[in-house]
Amino acid sequence: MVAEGTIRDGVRLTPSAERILRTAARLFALNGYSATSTRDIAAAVGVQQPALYKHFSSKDDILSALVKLGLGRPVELAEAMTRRPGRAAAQLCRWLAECVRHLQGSPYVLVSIITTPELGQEHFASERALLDRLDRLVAELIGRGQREGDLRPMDPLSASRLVMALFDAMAMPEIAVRGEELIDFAMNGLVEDRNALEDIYREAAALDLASLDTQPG
Amino acid sequence: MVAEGTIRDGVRLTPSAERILRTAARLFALNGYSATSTRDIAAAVGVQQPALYKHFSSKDDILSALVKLGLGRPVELAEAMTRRPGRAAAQLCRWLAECVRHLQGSPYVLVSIITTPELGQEHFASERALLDRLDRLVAELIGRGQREGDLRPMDPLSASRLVMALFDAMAMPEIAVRGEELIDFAMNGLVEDRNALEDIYREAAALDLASLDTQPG
DNA sequence: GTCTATATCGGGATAGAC
DNA sequence: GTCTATCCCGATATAGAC
Repeated sequence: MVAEGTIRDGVRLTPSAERILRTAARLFALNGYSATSTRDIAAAVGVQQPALYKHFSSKDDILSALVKLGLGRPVELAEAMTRRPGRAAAQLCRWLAECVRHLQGSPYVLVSIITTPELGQEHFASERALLDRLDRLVAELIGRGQREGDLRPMDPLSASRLVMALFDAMAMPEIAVRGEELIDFAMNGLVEDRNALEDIYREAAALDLASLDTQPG
Repeated sequence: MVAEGTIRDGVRLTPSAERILRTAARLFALNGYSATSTRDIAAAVGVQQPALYKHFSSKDDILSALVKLGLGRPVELAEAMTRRPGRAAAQLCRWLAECVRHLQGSPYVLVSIITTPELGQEHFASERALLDRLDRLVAELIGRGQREGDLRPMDPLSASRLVMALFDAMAMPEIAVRGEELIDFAMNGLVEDRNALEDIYREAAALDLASLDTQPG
């Protein structure tokens, strides 16, 4: 019974590490990664700057952990959706809804991690790979939705990029966009026949995610 | 006949300043503002770092100029559209098309300026104000389009944010999204009756922008 | 595992010669 | 208006006491 540490998106975290990540995520989203100093993070957490290094080996390590935590569940969900038989448009819709929920509920802001340009540097290759994987999974869902006749024909990868870009609107300053509006906007932008939307939403809501919620891996 | 300097978006620039801005924009978009050093910029331009300070008073000044140049024309266009009588949906559509053109043709990347988090700092208040103005103008167009029955009901400011967020997809690494796809996605996401889209596109294309191209102000 | 103190480095900006 | 040399500061990271 080692009571320390929760498991979140498959990563074990001590409560202190969790507080640091939560704080760092907020600051990164607000001011950008490079513009946020480790002193800023420490001050917001309420400790001295060197204390961070007992939990993370470097500043980059904090961002790395943040990306894994922010993208872990969305990738996992997208993978489950692509593997599953069924209507791709509904699966995409449900994936969107789950991402929005994840975004709103999680302290680890997926948003403005997607567009953190510092991730382009060489040593973040594995983090970028995760993002690319998500991109491809979503593109795959969209492509299948097109072949099934539910979604408009367009380059699936472009469509995936456009959908992902929308998440940023939820991070913008002041009042953010509501999740429902984001989903509606995205689905209306993608769907071939708008009259089918009601069915797609219904099917999406009916999808069973129970097997995922047991947190495998 | 003082032949030096071109006028661009209402800002006079020497050729050297123009090269610096072009280079800085690329680097900022690629690596982020804070992560790009003035030495990086100078090296890419092919001069020594202090040479930059003959053209700009600070690094922040470079970003500031970039924002003004990147947003100047989009704001100008949006203002012209909101002032003009006529179908708002078509005006929005034309504005989108012009922004995409501006984005593709201009070295001053509007993209990833919109989401540069460093602009949140206090001393960039006037630059942020420009962004807010654009946001409100687009929201105004969308609101009018809704009242005219062309666009789906939803919070106009949220809609504006979602549309603006799409521009980021054009900046993402590797192959970017084509402008046409972006416009289609946005308009499909906004429009009430998709059958009206053809008309809206036609009207948008027919809009006369001649009075603007004389570069007033 | 947190603290204080500090090493080390890189970035923004200025001085002054040419 | 570009160069070299340099100042100064802030940022990451480490050392070592408690």
